[in-house]
Amino acid sequence: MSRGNTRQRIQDVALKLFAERGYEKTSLREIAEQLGVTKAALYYHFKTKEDLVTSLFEDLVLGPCDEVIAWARVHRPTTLEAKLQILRRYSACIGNATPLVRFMHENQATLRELSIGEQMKKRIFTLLGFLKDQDAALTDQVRCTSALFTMHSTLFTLDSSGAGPEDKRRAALEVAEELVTAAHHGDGA
Amino acid sequence: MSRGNTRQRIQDVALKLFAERGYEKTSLREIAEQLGVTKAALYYHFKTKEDLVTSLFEDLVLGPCDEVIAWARVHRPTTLEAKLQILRRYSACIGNATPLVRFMHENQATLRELSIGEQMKKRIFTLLGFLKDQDAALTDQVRCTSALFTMHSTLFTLDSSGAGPEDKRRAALEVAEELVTAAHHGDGA
DNA sequence: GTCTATACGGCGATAGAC
DNA sequence: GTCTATCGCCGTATAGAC
Repeated sequence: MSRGNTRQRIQDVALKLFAERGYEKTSLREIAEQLGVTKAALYYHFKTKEDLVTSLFEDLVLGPCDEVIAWARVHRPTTLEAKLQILRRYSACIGNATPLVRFMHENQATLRELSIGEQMKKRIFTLLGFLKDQDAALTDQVRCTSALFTMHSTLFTLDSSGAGPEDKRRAALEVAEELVTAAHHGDGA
Repeated sequence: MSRGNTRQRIQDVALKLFAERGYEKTSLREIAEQLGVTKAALYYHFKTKEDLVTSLFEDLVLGPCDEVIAWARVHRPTTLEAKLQILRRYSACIGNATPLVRFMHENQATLRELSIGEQMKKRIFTLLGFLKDQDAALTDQVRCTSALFTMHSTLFTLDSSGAGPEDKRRAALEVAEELVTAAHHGDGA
């Protein structure tokens, strides 16, 4: 049973429950129960509940996200094409972690008070800084912000459309590219 | 002091704390403390914590939201101009309740399990149904969904821009109109 | 190294005194 | 209309079994 993969099994159950029911409504007792252990056992593998949720971000999105930022820093995206490259890379990065992105989007108030939430926010703001000009017209800033949020939320909405995850990811990317393109050309000035 | 307006004073403090710290992290003891009473006193004015948050939505956005839906049902928005009218009316409606919209957006996981959350979700879905065609291309459905979310989130983001609340509301409405216009013309087909 | 038993203060909620 | 007292569940912490 517990062949050194207990930590991984805790993470799997936690991510599932966190995404379904939210961070606060998911108790450690619930997580432990689904694994057939007591909640005290979780404290051997993770110092706190926050430490558990932090590990999910570290293992699933933090690294890939930093790679996109590193790429952006090197390429200094002043051209539209470079900006669109950032969108494509970020879209691919979050597309592999749909449940966690959903959790992040739907638990912003909770994550705001957690260290990992601040870290994720900082990274998203950094990416946003590469997409939009600080002095751009307000509508253009709205367009770029909306582009990122659209890529996030489309991953777990539009279930009624019957479209698959990859189709939705591509459609969201397409709309995001449009928004950033419009902002780059400065329609809102 | 408590001249029959105690209920209102509880709502004011609750909305402020819910928007700042989130629903779950805000305890009834905190709310009571700021009012100089014990938490048990709150239970005279509101049956439960859920009843308290529900009253905020009922008093601030539920009525105006239903008026927009009623208008939409009467006018059957098949033309682009009618769809844009819905956006403008909805924008005005939520513009008067920025803290509550922020709370709604940042506590989706929590609200999903509350009756009032389901009711709000149903209303937003209804509005979305007037904006987008069920059989439209996936990108067009993404555009319309993004339009509504953009109007929501712009109310409480872009603080670094230094723009005022009304400027941000108008900028978000402008971008939303663009998105719905593009979807109406069926660029994504 | 892995986990159970037990305890603590804070939470939402209720009952009943004033 | 507001209080005290109490309840069961929460996250957290630790002692100790194996």
